[in-house]
Formats: sequence, structure tokens, C-alpha cells
Amino acid sequence: MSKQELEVVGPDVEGCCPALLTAPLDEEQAEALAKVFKALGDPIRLRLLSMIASRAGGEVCVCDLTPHFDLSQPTVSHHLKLLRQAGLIGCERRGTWVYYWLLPETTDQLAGILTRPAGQPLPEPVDVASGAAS
Amino acid sequence: MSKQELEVVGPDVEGCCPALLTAPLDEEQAEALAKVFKALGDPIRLRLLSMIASRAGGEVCVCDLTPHFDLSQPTVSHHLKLLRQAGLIGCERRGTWVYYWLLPETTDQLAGILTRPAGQPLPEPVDVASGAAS
DNA sequence: AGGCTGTATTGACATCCTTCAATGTCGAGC
DNA sequence: GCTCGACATTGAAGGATGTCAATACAGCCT
Repeated sequence: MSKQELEVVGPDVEGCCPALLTAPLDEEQAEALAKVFKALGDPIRLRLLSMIASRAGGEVCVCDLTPHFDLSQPTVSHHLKLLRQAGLIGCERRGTWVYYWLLPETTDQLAGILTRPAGQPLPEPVDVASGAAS
Repeated sequence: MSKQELEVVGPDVEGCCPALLTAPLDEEQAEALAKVFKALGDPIRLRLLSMIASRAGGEVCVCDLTPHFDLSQPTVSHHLKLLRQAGLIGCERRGTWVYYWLLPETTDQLAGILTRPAGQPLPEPVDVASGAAS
């Protein structure tokens, strides 16, 4: 009778961001979040993302990205695909070339998830002596 | 393909945190950052981290974490080790038990890295043809 | 000391990930 | 239509990662 099980990951109101630091994640949220962090967990993809995000004009052509890496073109394309599947970047083909740009909603959401609320008092590590076993 | 380097927008790095979204990361920074994101790129570790971070009192005993997972005790211990090596949590043995707590400096730094500076006007990703990425 | 409990480490195995060569697809231009 | 250039996809090889059983280690308690 309680309908508050699903639709937890849905893009609702400010509740859109699961609270990583203030409440335990359920398995579904953790799975979805892990996909995005996994996409960020590679130095090549981080460099690609930073190149795309810092580009004046907001867009980068693949042909401007590839020569910065000691990787084959298919490998760079593969990494771009993973970033796209994680919702971190968008892309569009224009003529012969394909352009990529940052999707700031995703990085904003991650930043929010990793931001500890101000009201949360962090106690010193070594303090509690009285066990609070669950 | 122009051989020019990617144009950088925004101010230089403050020095403390690599600027993921405003300047291209160099390989060294990308490598270091990727390690932390890789530690976050697993649903088990995300749940562990959220359990530790959201714990009132700031600390959690391993014996309170393990029963929440369908995993063997060594596996949970392994994930905790990776979170610790990434600088996300700290730990201390007290008697028989080992306690873990969040190291907020690391999550704060990640949040800062993922936060787009306010002065940065992001052009709209795409006006027309906002079709989903193929 | 000896046994017991909680946690970490080791070794092995299955799975996933990164990478490249080869090939396919899309669009432009002759 | 045909060819060429830019980018994506496929398939395979090697390395990294997640997991468990077995074992080791560190403190308590008789």
C-alpha cells in the first residue's frame, strides 16, 4: 500500500539527487550513480571531458580531441561513447564532423551529491566511545 | 583538424584543485583524479561510503556494515580498503573492532572539481534537432 | 597460555575493461 | 555513381577488477 518504493532515481524535484553523504543509498541509486562515477574513473575520459568542458564555444570536434592522445581513433571514440552513455556529454553530427559538448546537469548533480550539507556537524574522528551498534 | 591547443576559457587553476571543467587536465592530474572516481565507480563502495558518511556520530564499525550486504566479509573488507586508499575514508582499530569515518576533504575537493564556476556562461547545448544522441 | 571473535590478507577464478586492427557507415565533392 | 575523409562499430587479446574460500593477524576473555 505504500507507493514509495520506485521512482527514486527519477528526475523529480531537488530530490533528484540521492543523498550520498546524508543517507544510505539504496541499491538502485548506488547502481545508477556508480555508472557515472565509473565513466569518470579513467584518466583518458577525464582528459576528454575536461577538454570538452573547457572549450570556448562549448563544443569540440572529435578531430580536435584525437591528436592529443597516444591512442587509436577507435579507442578515443569508445571513450567518448562511454561518456555519452553516462550522460556527461552530448554530441551531434554536422556534415563530416561530429561535435561534443558538456551536459552540465550531470556534473552539477554529482557536485551536489558530493557536497556535504552545511548543517551537518562532522565530529572528530576519535570521539565516540559509547558503541551504537545497530 | 587544427594543431592548435584547445582554447581554454576561465581563469587559471587556483592551485589546490585541478580544474576539470575550465581547463584541460594534464595526464598526471587525470591519473590521480581517476583513482578517486574509480573508487566511487562501484555500487557496493558507494553504499559503504554513504553508510559511513551518514552515520550519526561519524563512525561506523565494520560489524555494522557487513550484514547489509550479500557479500563475504573479505569482500567488504576489500572494498573498504579501496575507499581508504582513495582517501575517501579513514579508519582506526579500537580493541577488537575497526571503525571507519568519512574524510570530507576528499569529497569536498571532488565537489569543487565538478562545480562549474558561476561566471562561466554555458551556451545552450543545441537549439534545434535536440534529438537523442544516437 | 589457549581459545574465541572480529577484521585483514592471500590465492585463485570468472568477468569486465581497455586497446587495437579491420571493417562499416555517413556525408561531401569530383 | 564513385571515391575519399571523418567517425563509429566489431571482434579479439591482454590486463584489471570483483568475488570467495582459506588463512593470517590482532585483541579480548577465561
